[in-house]
Amino acid sequence: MSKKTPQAIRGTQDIFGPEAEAFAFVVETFERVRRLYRFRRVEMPVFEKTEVFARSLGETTDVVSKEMYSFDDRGGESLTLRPEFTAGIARAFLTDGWQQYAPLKVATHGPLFRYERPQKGRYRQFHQIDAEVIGAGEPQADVELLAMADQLLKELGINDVTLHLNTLGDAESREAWRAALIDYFRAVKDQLSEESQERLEKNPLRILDSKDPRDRPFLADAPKIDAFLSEEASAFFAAVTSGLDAAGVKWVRAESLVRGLDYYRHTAFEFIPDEGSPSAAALGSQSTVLGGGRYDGLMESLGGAPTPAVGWAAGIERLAMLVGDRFGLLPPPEVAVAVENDARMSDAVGLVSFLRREQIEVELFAAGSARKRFDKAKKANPVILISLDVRDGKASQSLQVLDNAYERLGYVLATYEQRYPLP
RNA sequence: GCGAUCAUAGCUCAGUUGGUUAGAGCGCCGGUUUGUGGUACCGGAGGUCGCGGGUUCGAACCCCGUUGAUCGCCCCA
Repeated sequence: MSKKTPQAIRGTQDIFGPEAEAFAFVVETFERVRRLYRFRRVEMPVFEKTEVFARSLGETTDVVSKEMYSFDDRGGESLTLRPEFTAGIARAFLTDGWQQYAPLKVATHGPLFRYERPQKGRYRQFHQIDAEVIGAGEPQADVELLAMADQLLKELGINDVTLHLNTLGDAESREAWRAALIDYFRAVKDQLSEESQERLEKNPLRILDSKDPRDRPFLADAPKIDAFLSEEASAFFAAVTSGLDAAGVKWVRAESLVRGLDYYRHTAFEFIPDEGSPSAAALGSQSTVLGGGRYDGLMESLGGAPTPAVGWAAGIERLAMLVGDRFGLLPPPEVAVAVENDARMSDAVGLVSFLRREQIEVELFAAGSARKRFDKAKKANPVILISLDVRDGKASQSLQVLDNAYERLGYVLATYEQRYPLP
């Protein structure tokens, strides 16, 4: 490679081959499943005014200042490449009059951008599928959304992940719990890790999922959200869990599963690979496959009326890794046509065009050494292999059925021969 | 933002304590052979050893920097 060739941007990926096929499989399956649940498709801008994300994220300065791709456009306005779908969809809900469709179920997918250190399953331009229910405050919305996520994962063939579920309660519950956690950890502050001492000020809920051994002795006895839940919040969570049971969605309670941002209320969840499972091994430390929650407080931060909403997103790259080679290969062609003599090129082009119009997947082998085209065609492992050649001065062809299970092809080919008899 | 490991042909990798024209397998291209066929054999193209400096008579190998990848930490909307 010449040093004049520009390199790809750090953290971006050129997806090709099995990974690209697995990626497409994830997106196609998502499209199919979201129709089953009657989610409407939306397409969103890749960039927004910076305030769309900054205001929705609130005071989490690290995320806003260090991890967003922001720039000033020619008019001097600060714009940001979307780091998430939710804020943009919420903005559209308010500015485009989508309130009239509430409760609105929408689904989308596409690229997102975060300025982070790349790791396995973590890129600066990455891709997510996303589903949101806006304007629905009842627990049934959470249940339907989670059932869709569960079915999606199953239909992708991912069976070794489990729904980890928690509730953060309503605003009052959440605040009371947060205050109790701060009191509890402040009393033992000196014995906590440096990171957790800092988290105590910035993001105390996060201490609960600390991996540092110095913090772990204090985690078990930390105040639990359940003790602070209002009656309504308890009833809401109970309705979600019983709904999941009725829908046949397996779940486990994860009391330390939290969300850092203030706008989250009630349900919070992540689908996480089971310990020791193939999926866990495939993902490394980036373990969450799909995550989301209820964000009843978001619309107000964007200047809208209080609007309940719940949603989730999942990284397509990570799902594609779990799908792996099971669905990650472009299947062999139904028909391979080898042109062993260039005099037969027109016949071959006519044949493959006909077959493709009949919705048959065909690969044409007509380049390179004429004598090796047959070998290449055979290596493609088609159901049917056709070769066109010239023998003793006359056109000749052969047809091999390598997998005679496929009767439709025989029918289509017979039709072709009837219509355009080969010499 | 922090730490560790790594970077040699299109791919997977060798390359001995620093020592002449840097190798293999696969793939690719061409040819011979095989009387209808994923064969075997022969040949070929393709690398200033990520990039830039330094040490040395001499660097793929040692040192510094840089870029990127990988694995953790932090963060995770």
